[in-house]
Amino acid sequence: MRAITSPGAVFAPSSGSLDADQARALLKALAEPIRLQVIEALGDGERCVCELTEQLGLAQSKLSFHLRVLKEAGLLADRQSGRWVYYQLRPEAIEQLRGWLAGLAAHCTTPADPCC
Amino acid sequence: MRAITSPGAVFAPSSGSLDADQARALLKALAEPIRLQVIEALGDGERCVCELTEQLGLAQSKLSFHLRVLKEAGLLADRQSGRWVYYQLRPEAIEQLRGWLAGLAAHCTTPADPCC
DNA sequence: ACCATAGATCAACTAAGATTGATAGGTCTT
DNA sequence: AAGACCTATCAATCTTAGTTGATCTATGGT
Repeated sequence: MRAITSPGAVFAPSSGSLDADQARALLKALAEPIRLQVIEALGDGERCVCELTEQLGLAQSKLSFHLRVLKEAGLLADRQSGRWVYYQLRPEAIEQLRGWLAGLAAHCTTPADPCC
Repeated sequence: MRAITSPGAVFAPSSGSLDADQARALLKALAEPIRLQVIEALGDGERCVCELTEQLGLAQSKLSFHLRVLKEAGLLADRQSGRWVYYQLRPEAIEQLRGWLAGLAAHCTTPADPCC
């Protein structure tokens, strides 16, 4: 089967803020050169797998592997149309990550008490 | 010597937007459980290494390794005071990453042209 | 029903990154 | 100047993640 049952632990909370572990999963999925290329390509809009394969010059199984990682992290949505599968970036996921990052920077400049 | 010459390729552009590779370096540094714990702890404000060691229950060399990675990515600033070294999160780095993420989500929902 | 094509999955291999324990470099105290 | 202490670094090991080529599943065309 394909694209009917979701493969793994796709956790894609639709809104609300992330905990550190969810944030880490997103960060980890993003922090890889090929996946980042994919993400950038999808930044311009939805793409078919075959377009991505061609555009990025990647072996089919390699691209498929990375798409899966991104999808399982909740960063991508896919839809099937006939033989083809289209992937799209989920802006909610990006927005959640941005929100989590904003929380980090809020009080981080408080100086430390002199130590020990 | 220590904390006088910066050790590696610390690239910490003070403002302006990131390219994908700079963003990836930040993401990669963040996408690791221990480093994320460190970052979260530093979200509350500056900390001495010994405080972090204790608070997170980490072996000294392990923490030192991860602090270095975070610092070289430009995410942390350090200052030495006597025997102690204090680390602080650099909010500019977080802000730059947030800006880069915002760019991604801008046009990503444009549907694909039917493929092939 | 059969074939061609798109995409997913799997197992073996490779590479990159993290951990560990030991050692070295500074700084303070006495 | 000697000892104690904090932090950084290094080399060896271990672990995790990515690559590759082959195979499998689904869909559409004839």
